[in-house]
Amino acid sequence: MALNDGLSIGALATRTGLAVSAIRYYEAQGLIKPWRNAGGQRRFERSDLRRLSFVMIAQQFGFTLPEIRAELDRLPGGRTPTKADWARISTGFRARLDEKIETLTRLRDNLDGCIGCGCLSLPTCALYNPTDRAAEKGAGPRYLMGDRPET
Amino acid sequence: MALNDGLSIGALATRTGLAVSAIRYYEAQGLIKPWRNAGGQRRFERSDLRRLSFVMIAQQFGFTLPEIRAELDRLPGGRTPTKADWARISTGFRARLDEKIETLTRLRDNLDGCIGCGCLSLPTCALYNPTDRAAEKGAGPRYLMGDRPET
DNA sequence: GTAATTTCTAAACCTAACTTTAGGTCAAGG
DNA sequence: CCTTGACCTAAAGTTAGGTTTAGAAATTAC
Repeated sequence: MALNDGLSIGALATRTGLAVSAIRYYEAQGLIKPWRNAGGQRRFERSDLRRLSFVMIAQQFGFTLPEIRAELDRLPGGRTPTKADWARISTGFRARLDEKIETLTRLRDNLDGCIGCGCLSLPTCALYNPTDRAAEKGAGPRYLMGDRPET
Repeated sequence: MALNDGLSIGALATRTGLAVSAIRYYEAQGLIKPWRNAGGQRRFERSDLRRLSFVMIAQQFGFTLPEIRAELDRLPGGRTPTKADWARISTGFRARLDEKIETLTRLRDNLDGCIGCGCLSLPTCALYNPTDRAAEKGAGPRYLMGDRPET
């Protein structure tokens, strides 16, 4: 095996802890773009290790794969990303995280005065305030709370 | 219509903003237990409005339906829950929320020093610390990060 | 009393993020 | 050379949390 043949999907899986099937799925979603060797097998660059790590961390933070892809697409195309590139990505990312935390905290602070009181079933309750609704929607349910189609 | 016939599923839907189908689904998941009238239609108590509100709020906080059900099961069985009952539920709930917020905050604080540095791809990175892994798993993926079957 | 709403059930469909399966190919070791 | 393990693709299955559909029965409204 030559020096710069790249990593096999199995090697990447072992190093990241991801399942091989998950890595293939991420490729299908456009999160990584391996090349193929003569036999048609995927070969990855070492910088893909970092891409996948970023994906895993971002998922812990509750971001969806399309959102993560959007962040990754901001990395330079032609060359291997530098630390500075990653730091740039990290910044916008951190801002979105701050929002999430703030929303959760605000909701929590409302909770004490709300669940014990009589307002819980009212549409006027602070917890139903439209500005609070962006929180933690996650995957699955489509028409939750303020998120219905309407028109 | 008599005075205490209970609420129809449509009335409950209008008052909570939930879809009728969602309310039926919640019944199937054991979150509410309506009785049936002579014609076989569901009838709800007014306290079910509060139960459903609790469900909606808990979902915003990122709890799953089984988790929410577990909380609701702690309400008294024979009688209509009082404010004190709800306040009790709220307490354990708040503790779990505090954990979530703390985890997210800790992760965020690690992010700055981590994404820009060389550790991102290492299993020793603070973001991969097992104590941090409980955060934000959400629905869907089963074997994410520390969550694989192993044995 | 009849038409228009609601409601009923059961089953199929939906998205996200993967895994599993089936059937075949590639690569490395002895 | 041949076997074993890693890899390939395409398609179907899985979970959570619902929605949609279809056909029938109950209520309500006029």
